[in-house]
Amino acid sequence: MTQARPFSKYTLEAVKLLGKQIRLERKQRRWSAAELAERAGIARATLQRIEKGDMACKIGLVFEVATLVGIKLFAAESETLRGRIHEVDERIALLPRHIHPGRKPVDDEF
Amino acid sequence: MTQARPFSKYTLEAVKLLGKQIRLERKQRRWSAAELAERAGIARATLQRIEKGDMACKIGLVFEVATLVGIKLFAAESETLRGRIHEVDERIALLPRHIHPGRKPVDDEF
DNA sequence: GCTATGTGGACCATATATAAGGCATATTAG
DNA sequence: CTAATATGCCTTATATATGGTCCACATAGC
Repeated sequence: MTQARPFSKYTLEAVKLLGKQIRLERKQRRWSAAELAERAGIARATLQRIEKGDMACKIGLVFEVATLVGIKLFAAESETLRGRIHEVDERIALLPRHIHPGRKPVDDEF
Repeated sequence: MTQARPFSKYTLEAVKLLGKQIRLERKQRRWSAAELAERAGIARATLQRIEKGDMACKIGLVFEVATLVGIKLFAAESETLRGRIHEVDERIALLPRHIHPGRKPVDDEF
């Protein structure tokens, strides 16, 4: 039976949008589903689920297919994301390694 | 044995970057891994793999966690992605429903 | 019209992600 | 220093995604 995990609306829409974008880009390149699936090294059935926005698809497969049809994740970035990765790493390094249930009044609300 | 599926460098970096961004945002909010995992309804071990950039994690879980820590997928969009989805749907509708191995010289480069 | 192929969906077998729990170590707060 | 908790990593059982194969139907091109 399907456990029906709850997803936020935004998450659902994000996955669905990515799937639709993939489908659009594929058709614009005049690639059949079988064609793209082969290039990605996945089954056609899997590609169908990806384009449909299936929440249970592996992120690696989805991103790989997206990359194959020319979709730049992270808003039209450069060819490499190394810079961004390093940048985030440095910011993480500035924060405490362990988070304790501090009395800190949680300065969440920015 | 691990089949070692080949991923493009960009895809690998994209997943890794997303994971690191999640970790950064979590720490900035002073949430422990257990805390965020509970909010997301997943196991702590799973969150660790997500933050590590594991290609095999389900995209729904990754996006949900990202949303929980305030990361806007698709480049700081509005609260809803419905507009974008509809937009893509309309563009798909303009293309042929079936792609045949046409002689069309692939007018890809728009 | 006809024919090739694309598409969507079903099914099954197998690989594997996930949850749950435990353990050792690191690290923060006191 | 000590106590308390976070983190990283491991193991096991279970749920489930994936690949592979069918099929019926749709559709583009002739």
